[in-house]
Amino acid sequence: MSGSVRRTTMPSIEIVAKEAGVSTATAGRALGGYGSVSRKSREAVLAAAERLGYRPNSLARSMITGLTHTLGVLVPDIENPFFSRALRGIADAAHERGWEVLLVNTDEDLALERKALSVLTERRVDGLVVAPTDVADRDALQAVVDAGIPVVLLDRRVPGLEADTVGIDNRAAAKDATERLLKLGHRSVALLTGGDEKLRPKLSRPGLRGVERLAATTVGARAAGYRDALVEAGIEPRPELVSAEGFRREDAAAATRRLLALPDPPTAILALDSLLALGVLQALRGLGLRCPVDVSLVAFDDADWAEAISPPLSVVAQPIYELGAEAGRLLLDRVQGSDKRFTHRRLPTRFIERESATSR
Amino acid sequence: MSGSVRRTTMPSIEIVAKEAGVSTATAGRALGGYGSVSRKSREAVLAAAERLGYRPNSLARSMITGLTHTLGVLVPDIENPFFSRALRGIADAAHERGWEVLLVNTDEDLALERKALSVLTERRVDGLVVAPTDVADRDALQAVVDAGIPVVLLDRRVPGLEADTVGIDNRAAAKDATERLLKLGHRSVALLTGGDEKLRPKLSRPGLRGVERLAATTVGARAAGYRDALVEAGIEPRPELVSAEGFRREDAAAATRRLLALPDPPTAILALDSLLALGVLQALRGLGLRCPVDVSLVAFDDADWAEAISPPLSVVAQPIYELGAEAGRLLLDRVQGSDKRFTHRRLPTRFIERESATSR
DNA sequence: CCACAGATTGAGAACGTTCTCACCCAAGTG
DNA sequence: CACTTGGGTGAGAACGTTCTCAATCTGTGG
Repeated sequence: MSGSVRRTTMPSIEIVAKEAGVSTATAGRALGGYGSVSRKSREAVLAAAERLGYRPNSLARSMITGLTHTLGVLVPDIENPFFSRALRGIADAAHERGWEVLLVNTDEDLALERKALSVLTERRVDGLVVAPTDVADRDALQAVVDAGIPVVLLDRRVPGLEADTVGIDNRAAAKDATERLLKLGHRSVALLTGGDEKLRPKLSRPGLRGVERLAATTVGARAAGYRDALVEAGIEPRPELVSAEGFRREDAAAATRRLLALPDPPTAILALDSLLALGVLQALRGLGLRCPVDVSLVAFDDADWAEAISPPLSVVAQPIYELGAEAGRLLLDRVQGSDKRFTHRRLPTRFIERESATSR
Repeated sequence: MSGSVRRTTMPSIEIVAKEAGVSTATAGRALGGYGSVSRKSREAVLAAAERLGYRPNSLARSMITGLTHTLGVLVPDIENPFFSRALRGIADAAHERGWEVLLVNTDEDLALERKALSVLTERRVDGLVVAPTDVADRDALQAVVDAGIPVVLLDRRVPGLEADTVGIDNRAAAKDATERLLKLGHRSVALLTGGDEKLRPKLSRPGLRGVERLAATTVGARAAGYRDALVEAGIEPRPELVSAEGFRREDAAAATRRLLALPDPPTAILALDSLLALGVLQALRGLGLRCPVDVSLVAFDDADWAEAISPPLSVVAQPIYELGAEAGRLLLDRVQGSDKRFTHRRLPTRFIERESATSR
C-alpha cells in the first residue's frame, strides 16, 4: 500500500454512545433503526450523533451483513454512447433499490478485464454486470460466478457461462435492416462490421457450422443476419463487400473508400454502429458523393445526431437504456436471492425510417 | 437491510493459515507481501491459498488501513459526452495508481447530489471528483471536506469551497468564439446557453456586479465572455438574442425557431454545447434554411460527429479527457498527502475552424 | 560454549459495525 | 403473592484483515 495513511477524525458508534450515556449496542440500535430502543435513549443518541457529526461506516457494516450494496459494472468503453446509455440504465436500476455502482473500463483489453474481475471480487461486490470483450475469458467469468457473485451479461453473450444475459436479437435485426435495403432495390449491399481484421475471413466465408459459431458474438450474429437476408433473396454474398477493418471513424472512412473503388461498388451500406456511420458520411463527403442519391446508408443505434443531420439517418434503434435497466434489475433479483433458471432476455429493436436510404 | 443475506463461501486468511500450518499473522504476511516470511512458509501459504481459491477481502483491509482505494465521482449526466469523456480521464488516472471509481449520476438534481455526497461519505471514499449542479450546495460539499475527504471540482466552480478545481477559461473561450463571428462580419449574434429559464433575465441584463457573480458558473462565465466581445466591438447586447430555454435538443430547436422569427433575426448563433448545436441544425433543416449560407453556427465541444456532418462544424474544443485526468491526478495527490495550496487549473481550449461559420 | 544481532513467528489487539444472549424491570395474570 | 410477558439494555462475540509486540530460532564472532 503506497502513500501515507490519512486518519480521519470521524467518530465511531462507541464515541456517540459514550456521549449519549448508553452502550454501543443501544446506540447501534438507535442509529440503525433495528431492535427496540426507548424513546429517551433514541433521542439522546440521535442528538449526540448530530452534535458529533457521526456518519456510519458502511465498510464495517458490510463486514457483518455480507452485503456491500455495490454492483460492479464492466464495460469496454464508457465513451461509447451505447455503453454510457446502458450504464445509465444500470445505475438508475441500482439506485432505485439502494445500490451503488463501481465502474471499470476494460478498454477491449482481455488482460484488463481479467484484472478488473479480480479486483471487483476482492471488493466483494454483490453482483456484476459485464459487457464482455469480444474474446471474453469464459473461465475468468466462471470463476467469479463460482465465488458466489452473480453475473449478468449485457449485449454480448459468452457461451457456456452460468449467467443471465440481456440483449437484442442481433441476427434478426440485421436481417431486417438488410431486407429493407434489398426491398429498395439494392442488389449489392456492403456490411461495415467494425470488427477486427482477424474476424474478416470468418465473417465473409463461414462454413456451415461456422455461421452458428459466429452467431455467438454480437458482430457475428449481425453478420449472420445480413447473410441470411442475402441468401433468402437469392443473392450470392460477396466477401469483398464485408468489411472488418477497425471500429474507429477513420477506419470506417477508409473502408468506405475501398468499397466504393471496387469495380462493382455497393449502392447501399449497412454500418453496425453509429460511429462507423459517421466514417461513411465523412468518406462520402470527401469523394463528392451524396447520401442517399449516390449511396444509401443504414446504421445500428439511434445516436442523438442521427435525426439532426442531413440527411437524417435511417437506423436500427436498440432500447439501450432499457437493456441496462433490465440487466440491473435482473442482477439485483439474483443478489436478493432469486433462484430462477438463467434467463436470456431479448428486447425488441425498432427500425426508424428517415431519409438516408432510398430506392435505387 | 432488506433482502436475504447471501453468505459466500470464500475462505478467510485463517482457513488458509490452518491449511498451511502457520499462524494467521504469518499467512497474512505471506499473502500481503509485508513483513518477513521464510521461503518455506511463504510457499506453503501461497500453495494453500491457491488450492482453496483464496481472495483477500478488501473491506477488512480498508478497515485497518483507513484507505478504500476508491474515488467517488459525481456527474450530472453520464450520458452527456462531456462527462463520459471526462469520466474516462478520471478513471484512467485512478487505475494508473491503483484506485477504483464509484460513480453516481446526480441528474442535475440537488437533492440527489446531497444524497450522493452522504452515501459516498459513509462509504469512506478517499476523495471525490464533483461536477456540481449549477446551483450546487456549498455547505453539503464543505461538510464532506470537513469530514476529511478531499474534493476536486470539475468544470464548474463553487465559490468559497475549500477544494481544487479543474476547468477551462470559459469567459475567454466564449469571448474568442464570439469575436471570430464578429470578425466575419456578423453584427447580430445569438447565444444559446441551454441554461434554465430562470437564468435568462440574469444573463441578458446583468448589473455591474451581476456579471461578476454570474461568472462563477460555467454558463454564466460564457455568457459574460459573449457580452465582453460584443461590448468591446461596440455592439449593444440585445437581450432577446440570449436564449436559456432548456438544454435538450428540442429546446434548442424551438429557441432557434423563435430567434429566426424575430424582426431582426441573428445571422450567427453560438451554442454552448454540442447537443444544442444539433437542435439548431435540426431547426434550420425544418425551416428550409442552410448553414452556413443563411445562418452561421459555432458550438462548444468537438463531438465525434462535428467533423463528419455537412457542413463540418466549427467548434471550441475543450481538452475534456485531460480535464478529467488532471482532476483525478490532483485528487490522488491530495489523498496521498499533498498539503499544497488549493490550485485552480485552467486548461487551454482550441478553436477548430471548419465550415459552419462564414463571412456575411 | 556464550553472547548477540537479525530473521521469523504467533498471540492478541484493533478497525466499526451488527448480532446473540442473558439480564433487568415494569406491567399484567392467575 | 408468585409467575409470566416482553420491552429495554449491555457485555461480548463476530466479520477478516493489518499491526504491535514479545518470544523463539538461526547463525556468527569471540
